[in-house]
Amino acid sequence: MARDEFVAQWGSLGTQWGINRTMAQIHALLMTAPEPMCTDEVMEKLEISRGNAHTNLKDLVGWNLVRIITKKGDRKEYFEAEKDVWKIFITISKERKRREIEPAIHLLRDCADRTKDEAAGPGRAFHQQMKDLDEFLSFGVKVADTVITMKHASALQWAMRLLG
Amino acid sequence: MARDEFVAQWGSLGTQWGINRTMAQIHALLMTAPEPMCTDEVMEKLEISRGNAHTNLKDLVGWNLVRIITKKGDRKEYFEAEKDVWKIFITISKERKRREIEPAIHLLRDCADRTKDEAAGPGRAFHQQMKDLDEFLSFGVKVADTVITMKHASALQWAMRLLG
DNA sequence: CGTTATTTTCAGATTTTAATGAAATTGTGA
DNA sequence: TCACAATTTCATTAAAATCTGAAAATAACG
Repeated sequence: MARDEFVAQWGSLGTQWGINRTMAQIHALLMTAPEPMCTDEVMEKLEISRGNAHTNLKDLVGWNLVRIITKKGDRKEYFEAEKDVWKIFITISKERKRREIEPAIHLLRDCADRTKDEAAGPGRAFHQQMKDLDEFLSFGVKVADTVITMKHASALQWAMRLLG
Repeated sequence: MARDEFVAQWGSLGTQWGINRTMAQIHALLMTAPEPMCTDEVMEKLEISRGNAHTNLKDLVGWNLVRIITKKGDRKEYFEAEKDVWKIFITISKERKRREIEPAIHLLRDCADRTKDEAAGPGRAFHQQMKDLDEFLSFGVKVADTVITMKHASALQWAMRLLG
């Protein structure tokens, strides 16, 4: 079945992305699930332990890629992935900005600050390199923040203008 | 010293990016080195083995983030990192496209193809999801390809228009 | 309350990834 | 061709990440 293939392969691709295999597989599974799934269904489908399923489901919720659904008269939690591609993109961009880019900017600023008095000598070039990297990433964040708040159609229109 | 701090911390950040710590550290070291460095200098500075230094230096060369310099009358290889931020960005974008995005697109197309006859039933939504993801990533690649071939100034101008 | 379904945690086991160091290979100059 | 410097490989070891399974905690229901 194509869906099983997708789930398995998306998991492998995930590892190359620096995401753990199970988390990527669960994401793929939920993204292609017609209905929200509960922990036991995920466990069974992927043949993984409860602890593993639980941890990764909650991590996905932490990434805002998956939300918890409750059905009345049923005390289990069900999990549903965001399926809208633009929303997925926005979510991942926000999270990566927060987890990966902002800490880097802080480091760069700190290192630039610490060397700002070294007008001459080897520290000069280092200071400038830190500033250049900071400036670039900060500008990138600004662009990302703008795109993140755009509607899909507006972003598309903007990008289309670039493509000519 | 600020540079040592930068090298160490860039290494830690690297792991969150899915890059191995040593590779990120070597990259940070070379990016802030006033002169190209040889394997022994890298080994000594980071206190790592020859094999480790060698492997990661060559991986960085494979990423096109570092190039090999030879000095006449000296048979050692020296390593120099690209320092221009825009060029680093272009290089990383190209490599990530090739290593991470394109394989994903192939998977999505394959899965879409295999289910294109399922006009009704549960396969319908799956097929559409694969197509949506493919379309989005493919469009992203087009945009990236355009940006990648731009001069820094042009890209800046384009982005500035977005920011208003 | 007590019972039961469900979620959460976490110590230990397993798997994966990365690093070491020494041996093998390559290449240069005398 | 030989000696030597440097690079490369790779079996082994070490470290980090991930997974399991069962126990503990939580919370819904009568």
